[in-house]
Amino acid sequence: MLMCKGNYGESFKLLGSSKDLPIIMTSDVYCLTTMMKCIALGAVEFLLKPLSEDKLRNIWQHVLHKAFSSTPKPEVDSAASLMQLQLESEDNNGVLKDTEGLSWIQDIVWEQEQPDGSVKSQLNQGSSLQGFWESGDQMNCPMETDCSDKHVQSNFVETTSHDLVCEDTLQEGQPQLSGKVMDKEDENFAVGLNAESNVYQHLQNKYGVKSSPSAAEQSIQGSDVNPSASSKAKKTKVDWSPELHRKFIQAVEQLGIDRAIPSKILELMKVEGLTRHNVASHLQKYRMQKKHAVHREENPRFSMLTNHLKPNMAYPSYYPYCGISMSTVYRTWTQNNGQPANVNMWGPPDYRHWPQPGTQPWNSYAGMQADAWGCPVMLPSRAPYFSYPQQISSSHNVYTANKSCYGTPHSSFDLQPDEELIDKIVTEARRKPWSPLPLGLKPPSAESVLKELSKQGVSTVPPRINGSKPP
DNA sequence: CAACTAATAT
DNA sequence: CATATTAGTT
Repeated sequence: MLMCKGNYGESFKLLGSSKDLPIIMTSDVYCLTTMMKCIALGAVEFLLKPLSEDKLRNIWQHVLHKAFSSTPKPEVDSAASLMQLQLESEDNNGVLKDTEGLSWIQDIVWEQEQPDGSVKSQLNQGSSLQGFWESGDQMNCPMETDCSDKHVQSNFVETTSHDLVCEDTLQEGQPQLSGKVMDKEDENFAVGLNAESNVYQHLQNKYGVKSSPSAAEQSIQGSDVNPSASSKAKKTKVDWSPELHRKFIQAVEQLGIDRAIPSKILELMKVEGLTRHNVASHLQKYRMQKKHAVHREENPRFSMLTNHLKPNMAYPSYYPYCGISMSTVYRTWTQNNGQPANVNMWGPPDYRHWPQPGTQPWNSYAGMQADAWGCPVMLPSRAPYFSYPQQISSSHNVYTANKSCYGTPHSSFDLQPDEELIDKIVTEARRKPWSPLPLGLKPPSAESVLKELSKQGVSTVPPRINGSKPP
């Protein structure tokens, strides 16, 4: 997740440009119009500060839900079409009145029209680090492919109505949002994916001679693919790409943690050019990390802020974040006086892509696995498509309850939540990723808006354009 | 000799 | 910094 302080304009751009991400907006000031904009543009939540435990929990739920959902939010589309519609009607001389109910649409359109190519998320960044091992470890996850294709899984945008200064966070974003994933080509090619530079250079240098450059090394980096390398395999290190690591993990798991020894692993990996030493080295690191991870697990105190700050190769990540890292969120939280949330709304979680019971490979690893991985072992017994009121803060339902709520949050942090609490909440969310999201507010449906429009004399509805960009 | 660990080198 | 290499041990 990404938290961003910025003006609404920028935030909206972000919203509009990152439809794959669940975005949560927060504000310390309630403003229906703004809220509606956010929603229309795809925010999954709009939270008023300060943050409360429940809101925090809610946020994490969104993260997890998003992690398991790969379909774009339909709401966004509908919002987009509304914008479209609005555009057209504006041409006809702004038929719409600037009423609370609809004015926001215009704003949305306006925002949308801004060329915003510049708005990119930088989330990817962290992912390369944090998400690295995690995604690699996902090999057992049925959704792996899906996920790896989505580096960014969630977004958290904070807006402060005070200063409308957009801080760099979003802007200097690094490129590619959903960025290039590794082409999953030939497996052998995996090793050399990242490079023609550092793929597999042999130690030849040192030992002077390496009798046959052996197809080995070359194939690692795809001799066929990379001629330059094939020539004089001069690669030095194995690039443990996620793909390669995946194979590694796969082998390890296949063998069993105790049987996983370099030679066997090497065997199972079936990666030409890879040496036992390479594997051993990697294994060593793997074990170390795992060990540490276990320790952290035992000492929850450290688990949170540290556990996710580093790539964790040993500890299978719980979810296919593949990019977004929890640490990102944490940093966000910790560096901003955790200002949290209040109103939340909407968003039927999409469980369609959730692993089905019995279909996940990791099911075969029994409870321990399932638990360790944090993957749901069963689906919610109740229809997931229904929204449930948030357990604690039913009063937060601003939209439906008409301002009955953004008053005083019940339990809110004056300061930032402490690690333990965060830890607890995240753990909870991890353990029960299938729990329904607290819902309440829903964006106006296309129907309702159309209805409203027709009331005002707008009857023609432009055909929906799949997408959101106005011509 | 394979495997492991820790330390150190690149 | 991630890997590789080396050294010492089992």
